[in-house]
Amino acid sequence: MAHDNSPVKPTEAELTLLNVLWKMGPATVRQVHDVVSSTQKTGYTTVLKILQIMHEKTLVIRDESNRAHVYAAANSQTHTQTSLIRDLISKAFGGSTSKLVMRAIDDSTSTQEIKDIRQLLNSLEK
Amino acid sequence: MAHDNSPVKPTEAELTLLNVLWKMGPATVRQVHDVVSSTQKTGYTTVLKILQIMHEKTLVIRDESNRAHVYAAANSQTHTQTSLIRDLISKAFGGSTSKLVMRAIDDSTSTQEIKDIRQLLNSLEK
DNA sequence: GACGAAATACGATTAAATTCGTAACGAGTC
DNA sequence: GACTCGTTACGAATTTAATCGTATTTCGTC
Repeated sequence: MAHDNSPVKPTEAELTLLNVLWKMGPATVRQVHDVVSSTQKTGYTTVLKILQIMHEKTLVIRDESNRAHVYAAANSQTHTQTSLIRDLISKAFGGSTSKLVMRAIDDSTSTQEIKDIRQLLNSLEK
Repeated sequence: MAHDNSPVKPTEAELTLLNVLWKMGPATVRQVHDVVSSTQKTGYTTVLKILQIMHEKTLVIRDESNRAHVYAAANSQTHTQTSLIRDLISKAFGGSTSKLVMRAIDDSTSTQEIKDIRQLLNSLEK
């Protein structure tokens, strides 16, 4: 609930790699590439380059003590998600969180999702 | 709640102009420019060019019957918001709407927002 | 029908994101 | 210490977004 400023705004390709790092924890370029290449056809050096750029932007940190550098997300998934949501709210929802929530709920089609959201709200009532 | 496919994904600059069109209704380039230039320093021809590109992408429609063309958003604000949310959910929330809603609520700091969301949920309970 | 103001059309420039080929490098093996 | 394989570094090409200057067009007015 705290409100710290997030200079974080990964691009789409960067977000793809961050998702891998959040899931796997610290990983080498090869490990990251193995995961993403199972879904997309992306070259090894492409993944390498993007990770290097992310390192310059400090979106990731890296351990260079071994020959194969080990990369890790610099910010938590939660932090990044919050920053992305804020961005969307300010640009497409006139700054209104409740409008975004309403739209998300309106659109949610899965009964499981609806159940989860309801439960979420119940716990909020306390 | 319906699930129609949305090929719509305006860029940031495009979204800025769409926000103006949704608010004002159909408008000329000059009218749009007058509004956006009160906030940002954007050249007239920049607004014109972006609207022309949006027209090619059919993000806007235009009436060319007068000398000054009249532009209007091709899709509703609701439709576009839904498409943007879906995009974010799939790219940053593993496809889970409830995770996004949870994150949005967690981050909402304004008591008014919280009140609005609670009311939203109450009406959902019926 | 020429003039001028205001509009559109066009094309060039810049910046960022994405991709990947090739070079250089390092560490273990023979 | 040379070879080789896997790694990083570097740089170039491509694409998309964004910006705006200049050329062209259009229409009302005289």
